[in-house]
Amino acid sequence: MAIPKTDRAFDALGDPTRRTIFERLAGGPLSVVHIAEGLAVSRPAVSQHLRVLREARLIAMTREGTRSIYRIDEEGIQALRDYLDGFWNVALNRFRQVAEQTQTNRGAV
Amino acid sequence: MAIPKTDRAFDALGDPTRRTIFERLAGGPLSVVHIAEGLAVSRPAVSQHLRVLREARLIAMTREGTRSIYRIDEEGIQALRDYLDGFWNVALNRFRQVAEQTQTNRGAV
DNA sequence: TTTATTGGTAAGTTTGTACTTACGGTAAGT
DNA sequence: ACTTACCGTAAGTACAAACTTACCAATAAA
Repeated sequence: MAIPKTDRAFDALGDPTRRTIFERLAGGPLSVVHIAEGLAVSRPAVSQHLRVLREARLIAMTREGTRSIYRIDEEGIQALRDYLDGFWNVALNRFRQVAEQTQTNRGAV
Repeated sequence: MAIPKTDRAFDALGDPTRRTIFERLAGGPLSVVHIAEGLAVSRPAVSQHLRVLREARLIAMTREGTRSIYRIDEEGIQALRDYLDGFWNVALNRFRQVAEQTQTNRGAV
């Protein structure tokens, strides 16, 4: 039930190449050829990764002539961040609550 | 270069089944059979997932007799959280800085 | 208009990984 | 001692997804 709409973000960042791309865009907007430069994979592969990252709302794209400029998706990341903050808090709070009761109630349920 | 040691966490949470397991443990410590209960996959599969989550420092394990009790890894999660907070901040700050210069310097380098 | 850049899509291959069954080892009941 | 419950590992399979090459559309430059 938890982490409902952020699933795609985790899927997206689960791939090393996509993480690299994402980190690179964190340094500023780049065109596709610039992103692909220095990466071990072909440019079409990069395009496919960019699509996944975009669908996860981690990056955004605007066209400028023939170029596609990709950049960090400020809103999407903020949303993800907010959600995770809430999730961590809930998880850690429950953890501490349960930690106190652990003496009596073992092995759960 | 970024997200250096948290790579495993993203890989781990990139799998839906592992996300489900993780979310379940956020509700309190559970033994392996309890974790596997209600999941669509076999118990050995769960064991394998637990290993990945453990190596990513997202969960921790303690033995109690024959049972392995898994729980949220408080420290690991806190570390991940701290790192991500830093990363998001840097990324979004750079984003805003670059957004202002975008008028002059196009398409990047 | 022709010629280059740029980059997205299609089709097919390959590789990684999530899964299964089978097994073994350990601790707790009886 | 025997049986049962718990859980990790091994080996093999199957499927998802990351990659390739080939192709095409669109804009910019000549």
